[in-house]
Amino acid sequence: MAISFGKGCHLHLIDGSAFIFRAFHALPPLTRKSDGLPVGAVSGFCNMLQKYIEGNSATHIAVIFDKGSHTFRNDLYDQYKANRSEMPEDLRPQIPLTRRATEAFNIACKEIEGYEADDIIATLARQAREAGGQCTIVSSDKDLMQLVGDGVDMLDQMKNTVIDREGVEAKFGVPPEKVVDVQALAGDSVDNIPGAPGIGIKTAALLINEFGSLDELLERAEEIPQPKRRQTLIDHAEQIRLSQKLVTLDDQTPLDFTLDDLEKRDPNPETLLGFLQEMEFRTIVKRISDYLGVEAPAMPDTNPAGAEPTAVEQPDFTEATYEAVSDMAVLDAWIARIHERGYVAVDTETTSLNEMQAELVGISLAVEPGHACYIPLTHKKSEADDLFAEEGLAEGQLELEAVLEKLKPVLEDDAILKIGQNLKYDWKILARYGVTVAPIEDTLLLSYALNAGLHQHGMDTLSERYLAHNPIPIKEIIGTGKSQITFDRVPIDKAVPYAAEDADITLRLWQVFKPQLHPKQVTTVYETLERPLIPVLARMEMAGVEVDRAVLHRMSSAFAQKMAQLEEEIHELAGENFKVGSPKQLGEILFDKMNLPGGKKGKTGAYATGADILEDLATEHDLPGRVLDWRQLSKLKSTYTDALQDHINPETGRVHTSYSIAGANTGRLASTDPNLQNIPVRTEEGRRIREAFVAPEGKTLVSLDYSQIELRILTQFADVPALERAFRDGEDIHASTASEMFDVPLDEMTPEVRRRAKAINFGVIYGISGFGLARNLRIPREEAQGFIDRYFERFPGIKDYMTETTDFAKKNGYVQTLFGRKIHTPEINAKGPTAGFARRAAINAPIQGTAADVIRRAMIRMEAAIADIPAKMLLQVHDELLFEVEEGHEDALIAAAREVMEGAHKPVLDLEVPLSVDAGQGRNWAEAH
DNA sequence: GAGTTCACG
DNA sequence: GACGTACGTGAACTCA
Repeated sequence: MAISFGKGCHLHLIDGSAFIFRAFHALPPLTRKSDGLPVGAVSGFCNMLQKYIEGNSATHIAVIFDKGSHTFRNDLYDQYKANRSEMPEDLRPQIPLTRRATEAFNIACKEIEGYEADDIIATLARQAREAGGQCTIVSSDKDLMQLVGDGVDMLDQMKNTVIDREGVEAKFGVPPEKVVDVQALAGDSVDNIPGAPGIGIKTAALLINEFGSLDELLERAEEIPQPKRRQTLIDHAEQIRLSQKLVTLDDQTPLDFTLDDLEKRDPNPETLLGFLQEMEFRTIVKRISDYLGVEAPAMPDTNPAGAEPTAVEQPDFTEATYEAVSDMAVLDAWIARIHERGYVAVDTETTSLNEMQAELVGISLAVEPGHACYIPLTHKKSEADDLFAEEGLAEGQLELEAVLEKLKPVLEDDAILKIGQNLKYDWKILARYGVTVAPIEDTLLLSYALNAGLHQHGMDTLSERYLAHNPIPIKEIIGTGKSQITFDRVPIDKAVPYAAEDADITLRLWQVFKPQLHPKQVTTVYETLERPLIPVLARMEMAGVEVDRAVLHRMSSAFAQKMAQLEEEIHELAGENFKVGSPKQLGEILFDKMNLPGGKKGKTGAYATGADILEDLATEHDLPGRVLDWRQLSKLKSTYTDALQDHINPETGRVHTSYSIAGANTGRLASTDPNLQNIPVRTEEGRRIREAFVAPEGKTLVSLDYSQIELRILTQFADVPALERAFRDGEDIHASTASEMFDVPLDEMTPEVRRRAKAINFGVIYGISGFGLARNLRIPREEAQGFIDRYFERFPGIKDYMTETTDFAKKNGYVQTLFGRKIHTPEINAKGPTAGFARRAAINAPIQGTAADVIRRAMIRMEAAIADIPAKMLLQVHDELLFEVEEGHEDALIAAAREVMEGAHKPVLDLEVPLSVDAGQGRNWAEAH
C-alpha cells in the first residue's frame, strides 16, 4: 500500500559514489574467485544494503550517484575539482556493478545529468523536511554537513556513528547553518575550493562565531585586529564569495521523481540472489536466503582440484550451537572430536587482563564453525544463591584439576593445532597452570602478517570485517566502570554464549586467513617472524625484571620535594597561583597575562606550550625554564618512580611487561603495562631511574644493542657506496656523512657540522622534509632544503630509494621489508596533508620494519643459542636486548648473544654492511647500557 | 574520551 | 608565522 511521504516517514539517502570510494579504500582487495574480478567495494556496498532488507527505521530509501563531470560549479570556477586524481584501476569496473546491486536490491537508484549527488541529496532532504518527515543521509562527507538539523541527520555507515547538530559543531565549530561560511573561508584542497589563504577551519570558525556570518565578516573586515588576517580577507573577498557559492549545495535541483517514488520495496528474491550469486558473495547469499526463507542457490565450483583452497563456507552465527560442558563424558566427546579434526580453537576466560595475576575461570573450544563449547571451571555462586558468595563455587562445573588433566595432553599434542586470537595471553595463563600449549596458530598474527597497516587486528574488528558479525561486547557481560565485575562473577548461562562465541569466531577467522597466507606471499613472514615469537615473548614476560622499590621510593620523595619548591617559584614568577600541570592555564599566563611572544595553535585553539616553545621562551623570562624543570620531574615521578612501584608483582617481586606483537604496523613490538621501552636515558636525572632495574644477588644484567641498525639497513636498501665503506671501516658514521657532504676532512670535523649531518641522517630515515629538518635544527627552511639537496647529490642512491619506495607503494598499496613483511599504505594516493604523512611513513616502514625483523629473528634463535648458559632474556627495546645472567658467565653470554644478533639476517640475507652489536654489563640497567 | 605533553628507539 | 610535516610507540594528565 502506498503511503504519501509525510510525518512518520523516514527517508534514507545513500551517497553512492562516496560510499564505494570509501569501501574500496577501507576493505581488503577482494576479488571474485572464479575470475579475479575486483569486487571488494561492491561487497561492502551489498553488505550495507543488506541491512535495509533486514529492516531498519527507513520507510523510503534511495541511492544517489553523481552523473556527468560538468556541473554548474565548473561554470562558476573552472578549477573546481581540477586536482582530482584518476579513479583507481580496480575501482572503475565496480561502479556499474554497484548500480546493478542497487537495482537488484530493488532500491531506487537516482542520478541526474549535470548534477552532483550532493545537490540531489540536498533537494530531497529539504523536501522530506518540508513534508514533515525525517531524513538520514548515509555519508560522512563534510560537504553534506550543512544539511543537518530539523529532522535531518547523517549516518557514517562504516563507523556506525550518527552525525547530528552536535557532531557538526564538533567538526566545524559552528552550527550546520554556518558550515558553508566556514567552508568558504577555509577552502578545501580535495575539491580545490580556494577559500582564504592561510585560514583553516579553526580560524574560520573563530571568525564566523565572532562576526555572526560571512557577509558580516567581509563587510566589517577592517575590524579584524590581526593585520595579516585582515589584509587576507580584504584582498580575497571575491575569491571567498566564490568559494561560498561553490560549497553551498543547491536544494532546488529539478527532479524527475518524487519522494513517494522512493518508498521502500521488497526485493525480488530471484533477481537479488541471482545478482549476488553472480558476484559469488557466499556469505551474503546465505544470509539473505535465510532471511527471505528461500533455498540458497548453488554456487559455481570455484575450487577446482589442485587450486589453492580459498574461503570456506561457514554457517550463519544465528544457527550456532554453543553448549556448556558440565559432564566429563561430554568433555571426552569434545576431545574425541578434536583428535578427529586435528585442530581446535581455544580461548580462556579469566579474572583479569593481567596474565601474571589472572586466574582461570573457564575454557572454550571450537572445532567447526558454529559449534563451540564453554567449560566453566571456577565461576562463583551468585549472591542471590548464597549470602556467603565469596566462598562457594557455582553449581554445574567440572573440577579445574580434572579438566586440565584431560586437556593438557590435547593442548600439548604435537598432532593438534591450537588456534587462538592473541594466543600469547592464553599461553601464559595455561603455562601458569602447568600446560605448555603447542603447536599454535594465532588469528591476530595471521591478520597482522596479511593486513598490517589496513586495520587493527582485535577480534571485534576482524569479526566485523571478515565475518560480518558483531560479537557480544564484553561490557554486556561484565559491565563497565565501577560496577564492573570479574568474569568469575558472571552467571554461567550468561558466560556460555559469550565465551563459546569467541572460540567460534577464532576458528572462523582462521579458516578465512590461513588460506590467504600463500597467495599473499606472507607464509614465511608469519611462520618465521610472528608465530615463533609467542612462546619467546611469553617466557620473557613471565620472567620479568627485578626492580628495587626502595630506590624508586627515595627518588619519588626527592622529586616531590623539588617539585613543590619549583611550584612555589613558578607561582611567584607568575604573580598568581595556578595549576602548573595545566597547559591551558600555563598558556594563558604566558601569552595573555605576560604577553610573551607566541601564539594560539592546535586543533582546539589552545596555546601550544610544548618543550620546544618553552625553550625558545626561556630567553625572555625565567618562568618557562622553571616549568620545564617541573615538567621533567613530574613526568619522571608520575610515569616512572611512582607507577613502576605499583607494577611490582607481589608474588614475584618483579615487574612484568606485556609485549604487543601486532601493536606497531612496522613490525616493531610495543610494550605495555608498564611500558618498559621508554625508561628514561637521555638526561642524567632520568637515567638514574635505570639504577632501580637491578640484577638479583649473584647475577648480572647484560645489555646488547645494535649500533646504527636503521642507518645500516638504509645503506643496504639505497646502495650508497660511501656509506657502505664508512660502516665497513668502522668509522663514525655521522662524521663521515658530514665530511662527505661539507667537504671537511674527518680530522677537522667540528661537533656542530657533525650534529647537522646526524640530524640529516635521522631525517632521511624518517622521510625527510625541508620543514622537518629546519624545525629540528632550528635553521631557516631554505637552508635545510639546501642541506637535503646536497645530501641527495652526494648520495643519489638515497633519493632513488625514496622515489622507488613511494612509487612501489602507490602501485601496490604496500611496502616491504627485506624479509618480506608487508606494511600496507592505504593513504598513499590521498590528497592534501595526508599524502605527506603517508609518503614519509612508506619511506620509513621498510627501514624500521627490517630492523624489527632482524631483532625478531635474533630473539627467536636466542633461546637455543644460550641454552647452556645460566641466563635469561628479559627485555627488548627495539634495538637492544637485556639479559640476566649468573655471575661468572657474562662473557660467555655476550659472545653467544652477539653472534646471534650480528648474524640474525643470515642465511636468507646477505648484507653489504655488517651488523654490529655493542655490549655492556653491570649491577643495574644504568651500568649495563 | 579527546587533546596535549613527553618518555623511548 | 603557520592548511600541516620529520618515523614508530604508550602513559599520565587536564578538561570538557
